[in-house]
Amino acid sequence: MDVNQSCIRILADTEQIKECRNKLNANANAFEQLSGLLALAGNEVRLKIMFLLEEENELCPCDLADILGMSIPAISQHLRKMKDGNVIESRRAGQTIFYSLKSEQLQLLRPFFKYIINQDSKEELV
Amino acid sequence: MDVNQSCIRILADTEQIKECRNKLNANANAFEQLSGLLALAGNEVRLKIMFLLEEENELCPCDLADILGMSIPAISQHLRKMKDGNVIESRRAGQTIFYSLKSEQLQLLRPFFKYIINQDSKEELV
DNA sequence: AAAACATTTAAGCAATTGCTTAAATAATAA
DNA sequence: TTATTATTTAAGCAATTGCTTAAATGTTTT
Repeated sequence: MDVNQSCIRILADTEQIKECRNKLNANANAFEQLSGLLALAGNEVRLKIMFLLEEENELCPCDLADILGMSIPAISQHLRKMKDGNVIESRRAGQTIFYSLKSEQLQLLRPFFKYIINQDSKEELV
Repeated sequence: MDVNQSCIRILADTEQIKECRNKLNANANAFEQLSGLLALAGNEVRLKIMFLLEEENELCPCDLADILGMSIPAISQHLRKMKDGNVIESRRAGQTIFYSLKSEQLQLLRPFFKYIINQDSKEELV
């Protein structure tokens, strides 16, 4: 970052800026964790998968591929990201693997599902 | 997508799959809108900017660059994305431009800010 | 009008993302 | 044990992201 192209701002409130920096530092871990989760949910395919898992309790990669009209490897790779991000977990039943949402993240995810359902009923009125 | 490598699944619940497809179709707009917003918030820098705007009401690109230790063009580009995404708005005061959160999206964003603050107090106990 | 300041825009580029296809694992059935 | 089914992994690639630097646009001050 080139200091020469920074603004000088006689009006800058240096105290405010210091406080803001402190707030960010105090919550550094939260920002990292939360932005990670939101980045996962920020992909439309993954958001749909999360929604479907909430609705159906558990689904296998095969069903998800079928529902979403996508290839199985594509789905599998999304599932792995969500598993790595601690959003979902899996259980094996024969050769089928069922994925479900982890309860840990549900508190943050529920408002999304609510929004999706509400948004729908709003549009019906238009 | 190659049909040959799809699974056959005698166990597949075709009725369930149909219903799932319907649910996705009924909420197609919501998924697109919401995933767009979450993709914006899924970037750590932008999440911090949103948090700061909530806390301080409004800030200029110059302050944000200072607080976050980033270049002004980098901040400006993030702000533009958020403005395009209808997350923030701006007002001009002389040559300074102040950005603030749009109230529209606050309902969805507030749980994030709550999470950030709560997460912090949790860590203090460890 | 010219200089200074705040911001935006544009071009360039390394890193990441999300798919594809093909091959590898793993479990069941013949 | 061989074939079939379900899933994962790996390699490759086009598209996107997020920064950098340099130039352009607006606004204020002199």
